[in-house]
Amino acid sequence: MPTKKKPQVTPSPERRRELLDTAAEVFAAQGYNATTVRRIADAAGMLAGSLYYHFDSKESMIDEILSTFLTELQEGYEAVLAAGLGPRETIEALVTESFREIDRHRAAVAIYQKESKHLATQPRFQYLVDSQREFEQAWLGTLERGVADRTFRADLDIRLTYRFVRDTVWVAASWYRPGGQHSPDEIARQYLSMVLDGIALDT
Amino acid sequence: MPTKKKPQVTPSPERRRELLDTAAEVFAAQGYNATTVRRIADAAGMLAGSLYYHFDSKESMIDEILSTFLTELQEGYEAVLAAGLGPRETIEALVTESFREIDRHRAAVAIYQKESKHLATQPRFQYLVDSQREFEQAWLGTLERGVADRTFRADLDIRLTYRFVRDTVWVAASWYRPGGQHSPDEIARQYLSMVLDGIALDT
Amino acid sequence: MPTKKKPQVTPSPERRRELLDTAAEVFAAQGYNATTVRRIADAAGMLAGSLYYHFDSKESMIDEILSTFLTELQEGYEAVLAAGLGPRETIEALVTESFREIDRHRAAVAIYQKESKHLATQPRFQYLVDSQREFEQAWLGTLERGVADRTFRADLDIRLTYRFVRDTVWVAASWYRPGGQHSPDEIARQYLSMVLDGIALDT
Amino acid sequence: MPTKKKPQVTPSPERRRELLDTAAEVFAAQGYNATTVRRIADAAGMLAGSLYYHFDSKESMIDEILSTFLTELQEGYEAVLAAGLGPRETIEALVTESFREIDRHRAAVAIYQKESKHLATQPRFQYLVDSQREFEQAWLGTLERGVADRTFRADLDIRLTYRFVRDTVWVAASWYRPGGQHSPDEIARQYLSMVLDGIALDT
DNA sequence: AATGAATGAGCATTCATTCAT
DNA sequence: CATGAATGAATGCTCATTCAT
Repeated sequence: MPTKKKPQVTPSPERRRELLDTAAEVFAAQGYNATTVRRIADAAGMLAGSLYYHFDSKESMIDEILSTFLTELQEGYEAVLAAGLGPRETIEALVTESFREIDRHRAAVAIYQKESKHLATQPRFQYLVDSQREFEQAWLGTLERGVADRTFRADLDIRLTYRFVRDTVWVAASWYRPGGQHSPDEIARQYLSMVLDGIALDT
Repeated sequence: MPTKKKPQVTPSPERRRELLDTAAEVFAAQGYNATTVRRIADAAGMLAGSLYYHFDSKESMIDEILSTFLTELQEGYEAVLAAGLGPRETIEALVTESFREIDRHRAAVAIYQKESKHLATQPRFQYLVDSQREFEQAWLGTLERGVADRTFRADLDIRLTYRFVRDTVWVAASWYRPGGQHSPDEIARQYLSMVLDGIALDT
Repeated sequence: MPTKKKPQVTPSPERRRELLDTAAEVFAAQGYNATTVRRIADAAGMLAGSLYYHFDSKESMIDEILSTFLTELQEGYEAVLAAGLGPRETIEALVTESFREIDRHRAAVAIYQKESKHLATQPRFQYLVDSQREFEQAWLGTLERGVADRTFRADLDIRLTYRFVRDTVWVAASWYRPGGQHSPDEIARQYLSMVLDGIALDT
Repeated sequence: MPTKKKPQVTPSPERRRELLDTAAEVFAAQGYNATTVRRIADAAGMLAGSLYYHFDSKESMIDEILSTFLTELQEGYEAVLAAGLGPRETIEALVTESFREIDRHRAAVAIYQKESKHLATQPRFQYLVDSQREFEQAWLGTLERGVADRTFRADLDIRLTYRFVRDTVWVAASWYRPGGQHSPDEIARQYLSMVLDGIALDT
């Protein structure tokens, strides 16, 4: 839980970030609809109306939270794809990057998981649909490449595999706590080991 | 499971079921908080107030939806565990049972995924916490047995593995559509193949 | 899937009328912007939220008040113009009709006077602009006919005359009280006498 | 005219005037209640809070706008009445003076027309009631003198006549634009011609 | 069983106003 | 003089819920 401080003078861009972090935390814990603006304001140590000095609306808060996160994620994925790795290494890098993103933006990821489907119907959040499509291409393309070069098994439904990998990664945001006993990289390593080689012992 | 004071005992249990199915569909599509009682009533072809002849409250609707589903799921899991199968076969049976449950109660599962964490804080929904614990024991116990008898790998964090497997299964409720191209058993088979043997091609 | 029938909310038109009359009175007395929805509800003997069972919004209230009034006025004017009277008799009939309208819809006319300019900028109230134009044509056309056939003086700016006649009639809604010492027809008679023949004694 | 407690005594009375003119323009265009302090500040090129260095409150702005205008109008009317003219010439002078006032203080007059009735209920704006009464006396007295000396017709209700003349003049502020095709004096001439001699052609 | 109408608490948002800098 | 940031009260509106019919 974020620091509660009394009415105080803080420089603007950081204050905005601070408030968004607070809001994200509450959105993630309570759900967007169930979160009242008063609750966010309470957590930020101000009155509900005061939030409107910084933001247009509750909606614009979640908008900024999600778009900031997605922009960063997109950059991360692009960097991975641009590295020219083989299919297995690309999957490894995408998974690792995703867990790092969860580590950095746990709240935003949780919000994304819970609310994006429902938000994506609104024109304002069209970018959710767009980035969804981009990510799908990144994962699916890599899997296909891997099937083609016999890195991955050919007998599995590739869309099913994609959903399996995607969801399991992101759903981790719902239980992950930064600073826990496993680092993001360690979680990624174990997850990859499981997904790539299975949990059954080779006999 | 709670009972209060109202007519609650509707002469026709089929009507009640019908209304709950309608409500579950809307809750799953829109989210519990974002769903208005009026919307459920619309979908059921009646006025908002009329729902209160059948149910105490909106909360009692989701309560009944979730508890009915969980009771059935519990029975299914217990039957599997009582069968005295080996660890690998138990995991296979649990996963298959879960996908069948998703097939039958898609809406309830989706609601459970999205809302249970947030509902579990209320005393009325204590049973969510309880069953969560039971399920965890079922999975964890089976995995531990499997590690002990060298069915499963010993080098993975077992709690992490449990979470991955659990999430992989349930998150499917968010995209699964009954009557689609894959039957629940077929999806289970592919999931198990991935989880047990991995997606990488053995070399 | 349950049967979907329209529950058809049949709002009692009399209650609706009653509430609109109440609202119109308050709007006229206080001004639209200065009137709170709570105040209308008070005057109607109910709570603010209850008004929304009958109306979509505060805006839809003033909308219905104004459009109802304008529809009736339009019909009145059309009947006058369809009667095929000479210019002087047409002006007399238009003025008389106007004062009768003020008698019947005092509040609506007062609201129209005070708020229409400002409301007309919104697309929803485009009809205010449209009817304004129609009325202008009715008055201006009649005046022009009268100038042409030497019923009216030719040395006056006809637009100025139009505004003079129009405004003076409608502004009467701000002081007119139904059931006062002058009937609408009597006021019309005196007003016409003044406008047509002037207040100066012929010498 | 009221004075309160604040800095209120701005070093530069010109800046104060400027700001009041800006405010008057916005009040006239948007209506007092619908005008936000922020909008005035925008138009003046400053932030909302900054206006409070110059003025106690939004109310004190409209107060100063109206009282300044009314003081000037009162002086104008008094000068006319002190000139010892006959009834017809007095009416002519009053009308002409009024249109000149509209030319100089269009915004203030428009505000006065739209808001004075509603403001007059507050003790702070008692002077609106007072001046209303004074103006009424000026017009009514002149009309009565004119009826007595057979300048004006005796068969018209004199209060009705007063209201018509008064409204005819002031309502012009709602459409008048300084620098338009008619000078204030020309408009006054035409208005007087209509009011005194009527628009009907003598036969 | 269902309707029509209302309640009342709560919500997001607006806005005049304050004040330290 | 003006700004940036906040306050606090009020506003239009929503919605779960009640209840007489």
